[in-house]
Amino acid sequence: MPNSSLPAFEQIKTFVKAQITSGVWQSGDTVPSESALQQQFGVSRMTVNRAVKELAAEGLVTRLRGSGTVVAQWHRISSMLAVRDIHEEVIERGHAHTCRVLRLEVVVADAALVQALGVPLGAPVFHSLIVHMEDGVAIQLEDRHVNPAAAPDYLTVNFQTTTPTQYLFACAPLTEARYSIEAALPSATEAKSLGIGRNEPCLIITRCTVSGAHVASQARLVYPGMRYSLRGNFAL
Amino acid sequence: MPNSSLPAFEQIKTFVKAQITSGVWQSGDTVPSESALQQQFGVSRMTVNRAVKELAAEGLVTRLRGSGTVVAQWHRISSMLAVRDIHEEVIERGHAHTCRVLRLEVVVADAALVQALGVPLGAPVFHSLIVHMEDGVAIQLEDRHVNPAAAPDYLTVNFQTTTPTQYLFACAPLTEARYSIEAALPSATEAKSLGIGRNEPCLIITRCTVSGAHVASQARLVYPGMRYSLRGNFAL
DNA sequence: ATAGTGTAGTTGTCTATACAACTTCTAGAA
DNA sequence: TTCTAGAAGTTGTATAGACAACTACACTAT
Repeated sequence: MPNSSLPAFEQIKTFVKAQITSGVWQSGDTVPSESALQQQFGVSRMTVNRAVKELAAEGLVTRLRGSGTVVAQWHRISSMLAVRDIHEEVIERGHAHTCRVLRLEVVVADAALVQALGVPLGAPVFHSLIVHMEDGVAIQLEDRHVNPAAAPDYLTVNFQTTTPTQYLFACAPLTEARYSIEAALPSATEAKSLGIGRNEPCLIITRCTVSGAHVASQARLVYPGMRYSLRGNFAL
Repeated sequence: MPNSSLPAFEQIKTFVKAQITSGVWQSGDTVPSESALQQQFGVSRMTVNRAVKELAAEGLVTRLRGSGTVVAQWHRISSMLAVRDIHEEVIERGHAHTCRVLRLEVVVADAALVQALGVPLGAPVFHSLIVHMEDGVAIQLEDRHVNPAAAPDYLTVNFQTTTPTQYLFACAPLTEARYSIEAALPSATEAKSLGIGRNEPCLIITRCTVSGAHVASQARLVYPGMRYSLRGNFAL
């Protein structure tokens, strides 16, 4: 018989979390079985199962069929990191987003693009180079190569009103993505496009998105280190 | 009547995902109600509910009680980013992890530490400065301040055998963490400690961990940009 | 001692039902 | 026309029970 206003499964989750965060149950300790918790809380087993299953999905505990549930060993801090569309991000901060399209063209696939996009050597590939600004200050240089098979009309899009990310999401639904985040110096032309010094470190995100059968696009996003950082937090 | 070996709820999830990734259902489109899917697949509503609830937890759809389920608008690529203990990370790559303890001392809290750790001005704070190496190459400089209330015996730990992260996890269970990732140049002493040039950009992760009532520690992790990058991938 | 067998315990999945909370739309009243 | 009440539809939560799949352990037969 639950008393409070919270759902029963939430109360069970809260209880287990409290045992873990208070140190009563440590990494590797076994968590009471579902039937034990069922009796302790006076609820049905499905309710306990939901609570513990969600804790397992959150990574707090590890479950093994036939064996039991243990507190996860947990020498990592993990958090959902969202690499979002720059336009939404700027708007959400209440600032003005503008951009300048430096290039919008067809290029011929070289070895690197063959590798990245899976197109034949010498095949046409769309290329866009756009500077994104927050209240007039350059904040991201977006250097993108697009597979024509995934977005045939890419060159006709007006990127003053639609970001490449938005357009690609609409015409080539995402199925998979890989990214890497690193620190490096910008190239001479990149520094010039962003209006920063050649020696100013940048956060560089390279991202490769897959849509169904083909790699849809590869993007190199260059953020001036002084003007941008990724933040996140993790609770419970 | 399920035919394949996959659980029924997984089959329903796969079906919905396929409709989304193939573009049949686009952002904002309504997903069939639970009772509709229930009839379509010939399963109970609880099974459909589990499938769609998990899709909502993964961020593919948005649910609103009383209204219905719609395909999420989804101009972001999100992925679990785990900032892990450097020791585990190096070991997992099959390399040797060694470290050099440059400092292990008590310092007096200045204004910045008061802000970060919530201790009084002038209070004692533990400080450690450790270089971590992968196969003998410096890969991370760990500059950490620890709240004595959270880990009173911090100074007596042998950090050749236990990393600060491991120790703190054991003695001060984590309840919350905040981090930021940025690109910047190292300070002169940091560059020297890592054996890199003063102009080599670094990935800098600053992390603040909370344990119960107090902030347990604040860490500044400096990674040479040429030797380290964060990677992740995202599927479905 | 060793290998095999069986049993108890644990988690994974599924059902059929029930009620609660909420949204949306429609029909009726003012 | 405008407001209100209600009905229908949708998701959220919870139950009691059932079987399947797997593990760990004790016991037995070799």
